[in-house]
Amino acid sequence: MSATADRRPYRREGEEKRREDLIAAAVDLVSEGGPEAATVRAIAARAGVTPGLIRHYFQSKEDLTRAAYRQIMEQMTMESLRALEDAPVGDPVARLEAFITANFRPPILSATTVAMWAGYMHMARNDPAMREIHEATYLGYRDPLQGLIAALPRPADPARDRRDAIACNALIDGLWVEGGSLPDGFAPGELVHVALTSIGAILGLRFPGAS
Amino acid sequence: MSATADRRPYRREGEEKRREDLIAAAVDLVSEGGPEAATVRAIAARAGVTPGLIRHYFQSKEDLTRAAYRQIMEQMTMESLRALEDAPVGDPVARLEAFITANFRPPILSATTVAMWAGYMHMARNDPAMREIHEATYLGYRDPLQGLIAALPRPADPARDRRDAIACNALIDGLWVEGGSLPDGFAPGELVHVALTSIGAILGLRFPGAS
DNA sequence: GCTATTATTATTCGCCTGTATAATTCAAAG
DNA sequence: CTTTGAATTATACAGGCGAATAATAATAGC
Repeated sequence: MSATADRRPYRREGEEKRREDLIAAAVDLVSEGGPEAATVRAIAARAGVTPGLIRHYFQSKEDLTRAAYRQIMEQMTMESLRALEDAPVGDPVARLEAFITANFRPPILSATTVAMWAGYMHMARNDPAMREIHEATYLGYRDPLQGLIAALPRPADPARDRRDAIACNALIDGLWVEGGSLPDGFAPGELVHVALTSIGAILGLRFPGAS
Repeated sequence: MSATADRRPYRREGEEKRREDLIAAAVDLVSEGGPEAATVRAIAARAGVTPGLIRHYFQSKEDLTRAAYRQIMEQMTMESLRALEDAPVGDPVARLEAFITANFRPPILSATTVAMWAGYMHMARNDPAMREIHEATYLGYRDPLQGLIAALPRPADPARDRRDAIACNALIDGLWVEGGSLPDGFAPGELVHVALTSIGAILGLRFPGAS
């Protein structure tokens, strides 16, 4: 007899799937409107659930934020490394070139990825957990890069390899940020060309792709 | 007879001074806690006024945010250019070196400046006014850099100068970001050394400071 | 088919946000 | 010394935030 307030019907899902969906929704929203757009309510709506569920799978919103940040960063590094799969195993120069060029095309280079990266960065200043993710991701990218540099046909010198990796990493990062934040500021292919010739100069070699 | 609710006493100030104070307060707060810490109430408290006054000098909080962003960016560029005043006029290599090294010591390189820069960057994505500031600041930094490169003793080639300026700018930016976001990740002087040797390699010259 | 579990929804709370408007008090002009 | 204007404060508002709690319904085990 009571006016049964009809409840929204729902399906139960595995913990794994729900966590993934919520993280994906948070990443989506941050990429669209920055960190302040990723509210608990917006994330839940995007994931197709109600806000309360977030606190059932994450201890707090900050907890979800950290998970989203980790996923974004790890995915970008993975994408760069995936470019190595198509590169010839025996040609260190070609492998390095493949790694470099991957950073200047989607999905790695895009206005949304750069905006996400910037949006989360300042959180690494005060939140130790975010800081740890930031550091781990930076090294998770630079270390493989240093490995590619060490494989080049030149006298072994770990100290030099480290400095070169820092420089190449910074150059790639800088061009990546500028390409993402000023999409109309560069001619097509200009950033890749600058990257290959500059890194070639730093390492004392010439990339075939730097026509 | 009425319980006169005593009002906070105050002094009238010139429009100029008040605007400056409010902008400075906003900059301070962003540098400490990111953009979300710079609320209307917090900014007013920091500036020693009441929240309502902000809307008397700025059309909206966004308006104040833009002014703060513009000030931060222009100040950093100015700081780099100021390093040229102490450099010998007739020595292009020394002038370029002075410009480069200025970016790797305070006040330009610091965790707060990098955090501020990142915190504001994503706003340039959706807000046209912020985007304009971002673009103007980027070119306001790169153009002088290109001028320093063009003054080097080598055959004139504007297209090459542009590419070199893009590369050097990106390298400086990347090292600056990494130094600011990973304060413990590099030995003292390491970033400057990497910057000078790498830029030297790109431009085909040797800086005296790159020991 | 019944029952226990728990994933999920619904509702509520206290706080903070930016903004609008009205009330005041400072300071200069006459 | 008075008057006038505007710089500044005070108060109120509507909405959004993250978090906590209670109610419910889907599902698995028996």
